[in-house]
Amino acid sequence: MSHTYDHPRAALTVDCVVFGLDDDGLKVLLIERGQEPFAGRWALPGGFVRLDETLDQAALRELREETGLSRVFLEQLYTVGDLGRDPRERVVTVTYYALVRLSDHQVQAATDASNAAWYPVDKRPRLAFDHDAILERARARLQGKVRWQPLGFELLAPKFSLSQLQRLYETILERPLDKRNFRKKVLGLAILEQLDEFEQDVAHRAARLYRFDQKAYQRMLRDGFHFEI
Amino acid sequence: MSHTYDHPRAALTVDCVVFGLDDDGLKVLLIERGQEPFAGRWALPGGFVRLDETLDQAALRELREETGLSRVFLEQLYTVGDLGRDPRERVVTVTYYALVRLSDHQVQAATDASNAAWYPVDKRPRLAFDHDAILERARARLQGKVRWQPLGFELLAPKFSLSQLQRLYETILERPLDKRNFRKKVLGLAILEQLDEFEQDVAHRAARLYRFDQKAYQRMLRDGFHFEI
DNA sequence: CGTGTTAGTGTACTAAATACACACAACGGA
DNA sequence: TCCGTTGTGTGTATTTAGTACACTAACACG
Repeated sequence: MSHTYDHPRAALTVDCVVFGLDDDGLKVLLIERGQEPFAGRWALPGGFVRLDETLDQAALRELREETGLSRVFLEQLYTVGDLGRDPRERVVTVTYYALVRLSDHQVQAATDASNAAWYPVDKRPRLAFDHDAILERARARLQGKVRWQPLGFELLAPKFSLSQLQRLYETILERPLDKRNFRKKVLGLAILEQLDEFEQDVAHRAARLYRFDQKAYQRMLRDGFHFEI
Repeated sequence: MSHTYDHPRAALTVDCVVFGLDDDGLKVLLIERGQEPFAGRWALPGGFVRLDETLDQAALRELREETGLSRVFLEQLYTVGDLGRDPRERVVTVTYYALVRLSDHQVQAATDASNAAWYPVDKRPRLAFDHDAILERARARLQGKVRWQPLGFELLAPKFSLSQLQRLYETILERPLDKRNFRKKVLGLAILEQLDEFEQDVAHRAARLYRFDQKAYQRMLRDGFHFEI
């Protein structure tokens, strides 16, 4: 079946920068390309937008198909439409970034002809197309936004210690934070629920666990306070 | 001439939210539609992206064609691809927002079959398509960003008084600012060049004029300081 | 020369950010 | 069972930034 138009049309795709976090730092989910162009090179997961789905739906679908991920935090980033960014034809891509808990999602199986893997953001291979630039933009956005919105909790297990939370912020912001000041600030926001549970199987004093309190956060927003770390 | 593809393709457009400022407050530039759908209704300037131009170029070109504006501050906002937002077919639009000095650009002549006019943002007519939502998003972005980047200067004449600058921020942020604190802060940033010129033809003490010092601002960024109002 | 209108200026108070060090708990191995 | 190692948990003093607030100066106009 073919489709005909008066004017030539660009192809429309979505590409996703998926961040995950573990003890080694910030990871990004990449797909090994099976076909030309850039066969064998790693790239961001993504694909064509269908006419019966929104852009967000397309991004979620591609993530599911290519990486098995679902139920992720997903937000639109930027739309790239430079000439020649795809050697085949004019392709405009709407980019997204996503945050997932690596603890939930084991390194997922690959799809049909391609291979999926988590790479440390700083030790990744050179990516296909202009995906390195997209990734850097996503990282900048994450750094900027994590201080104003409690995005970081998307990267942690539901129950976490304050040290884990601090390490998360230090990893994303790429700078050390003072332990006492961090705890003072984050507890002062009153958006963490203190649990009567502690870490298990650690070779030192077990840290108390906390949980992000979504309701308290919504209440805080309603009351005009603002989150900032 | 016709163009044929294996898969159906969405049409790709750009739409621009153009802000301007005068004594009555924040204005937005609208186009009266000549054709269906929404003939006679007002809409954001915009149009189809050609295959031989980038998205930014398309936005600039449409602005020039429909409103006569050029040399404006322009930044990508968001891409909207909801189903049914255009009754004719699937249309994905990359939205931009732009800031222009109303003092420079007189109310510009219209293009071929349509009419262009500045409307107060709060007293505009209901817009065609989903353009009201796009405009609100642009306004939110402007409010958020103006505090961190010296965007506001794009809306003022090159030489301005501190009172004018303060009114600008009060208009965009929709809240009053304290005069002494505002002056202390903005002068403390050391990104304004004090001129030996004063307002002309005013029925009161003439205010000293200042100029935005782009070089000092770049220096400030390099030195790791940050702008904030 | 008086009135109206906006420009321009400083200080005291409050809140937030920062810098900083040590005792305690838990485990493992000698 | 004692010691070493590792990470948890806690408070205060200082500095910096934010906020609140009121009067005189300059100029135009009638």
